[in-house]
Amino acid sequence: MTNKELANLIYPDINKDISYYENKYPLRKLKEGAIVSRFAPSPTGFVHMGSLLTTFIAQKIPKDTDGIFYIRIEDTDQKRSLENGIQGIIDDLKSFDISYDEGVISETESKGEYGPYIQSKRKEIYQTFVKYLIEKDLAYPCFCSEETLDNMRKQQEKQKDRLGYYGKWAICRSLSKEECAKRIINGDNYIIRLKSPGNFNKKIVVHDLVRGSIEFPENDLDVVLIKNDGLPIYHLAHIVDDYLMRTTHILRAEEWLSSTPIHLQLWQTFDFKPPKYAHLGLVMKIEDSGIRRKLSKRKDPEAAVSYYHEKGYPIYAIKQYLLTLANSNFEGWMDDNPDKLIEEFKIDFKKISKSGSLFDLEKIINISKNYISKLSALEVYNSLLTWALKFNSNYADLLIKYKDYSIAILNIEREGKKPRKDFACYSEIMDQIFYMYDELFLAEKYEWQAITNKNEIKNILDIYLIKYYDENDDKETWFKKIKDLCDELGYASNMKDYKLNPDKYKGNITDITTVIRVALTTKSMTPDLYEIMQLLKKDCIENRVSLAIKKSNY
RNA sequence: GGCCUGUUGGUGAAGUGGUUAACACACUGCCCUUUCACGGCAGCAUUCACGGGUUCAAAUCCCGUACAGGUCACCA
Repeated sequence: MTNKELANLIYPDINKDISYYENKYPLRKLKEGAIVSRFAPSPTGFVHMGSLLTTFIAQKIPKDTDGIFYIRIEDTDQKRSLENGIQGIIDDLKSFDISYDEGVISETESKGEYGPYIQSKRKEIYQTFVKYLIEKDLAYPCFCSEETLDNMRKQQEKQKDRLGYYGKWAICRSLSKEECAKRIINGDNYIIRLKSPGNFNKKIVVHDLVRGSIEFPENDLDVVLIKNDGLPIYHLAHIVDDYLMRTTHILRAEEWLSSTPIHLQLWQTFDFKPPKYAHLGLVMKIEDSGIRRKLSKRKDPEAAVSYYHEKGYPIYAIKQYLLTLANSNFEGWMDDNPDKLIEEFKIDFKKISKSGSLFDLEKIINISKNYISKLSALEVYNSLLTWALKFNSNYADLLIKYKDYSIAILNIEREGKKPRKDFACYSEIMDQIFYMYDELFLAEKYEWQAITNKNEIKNILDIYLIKYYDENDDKETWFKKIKDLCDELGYASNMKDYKLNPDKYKGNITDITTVIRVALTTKSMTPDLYEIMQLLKKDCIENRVSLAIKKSNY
């Protein structure tokens, strides 16, 4: 029996050949140096921050070079696939503003000429490639059961031998074609394995764009190519898809580094020119116990891309953070080019960190605060409203009802040289300015500070309102009057005087402004009091003062 | 266990034979100040995981050790 006959027995329905597909998916007509890369997730329903980092780089580099970036769904494992898992991924990418030229655009649709972009729909293509391998005696059917494999592994462990299906352990490798045919006709379960030409004692060099040249032993594992269900294993799918989709650069996580010798061997076996590889360090998380581990989808809420969307972190800020992780010189570039958009920054493979970086929420918060602080009040309003419309309709209603008022609130100490930096994400803004809305204001939990005596508080507020407060005052006059109030009540209106002779006074101006501040907002820490009072207006101020006097806890 | 990768302050890191070991975040103190935030200033690694070696000179080169991570599936 010939190899060809065996191949035909295994895949009787496959009658196209590799060149058919090569013609169908011709080399891309792109300009010199253009990079084609991709994001190839399993349809698990959501994107992990680590994948987002890789994806972000993978989509940025084609952009920088007028290349192509596409999305391919790797769903050859049913266990990993989730219903509507594709949509979740598309939504996550969309929420982070990651665009692509080709690939899936919904559960059922895709765009681009190099598809299908879902692996389960490419079964025939993989089988065509494997059929070729069988014909060339570079692949063979393996009938080993899971149990046989288990026992083999145990044996190997016992003998301290290398684990895996290779050399003398590769039992089915030496089965005769006739024997194989007999068992196939008999209906035995089987898979297809690579007949690895490698020698473990020989070396192969992997040229990695971020790690440089790494020496590995040649692969001699007869890895599985096609599973019992007829679908390929990652290794085969990767070569077939990235060859046919004409990918030039494979960006993936470090966990793939070890299997790159297998991939290189496969490229060679097919006699295809391999793409360039870049393996990125894993994104890590440090536990309270001090143990470092991979940021985990299951354990860490912040691992999911959707977390940032729900919290309302600005996309642009997250992108900035990803860039700081991606390229160490990014922050320096930002400082040198404060007016440039981050889109103009070019990623440099050589500057990509080799070691896995620790995921730092604090840093994201900082970047985010800086970013939001530079926005105009209207921009903040719009983003906040967009967020609220999706995640908090109560807030959205208020923002719409009091649009101009809300913008004015957001404009407090903004749009100047030294803007406040107190908002890290949109979900926390309303919680910080709730007291500006009567609908949200609660006359409870007053944060009185130095002065807690009810009579004194009442006294201060009464006199202030009756004698000094005038809503038409400008800031200077307003402040002057507070000082007058201090003088009248025996509080130091000047901090320097107070520090020199604290005993001469009942307290100082801080105590007075704090009483007014807390009465109006319940909070001891707020932005500029004058601006708050300007917005709150007279009726509200009088109302809140009487509330504070009546209902508060002392 | 085999193979591979990594290890610079709390964190992200710059640095590839001669630097006061950048910078950013966090933290601490001070100043400014009607609170907070902002801003300004200062402090924070006697030392680059450890042990050897090469060299006039090493975080930077070599060897070994330790630690961490990855991988060795009919998962990706």
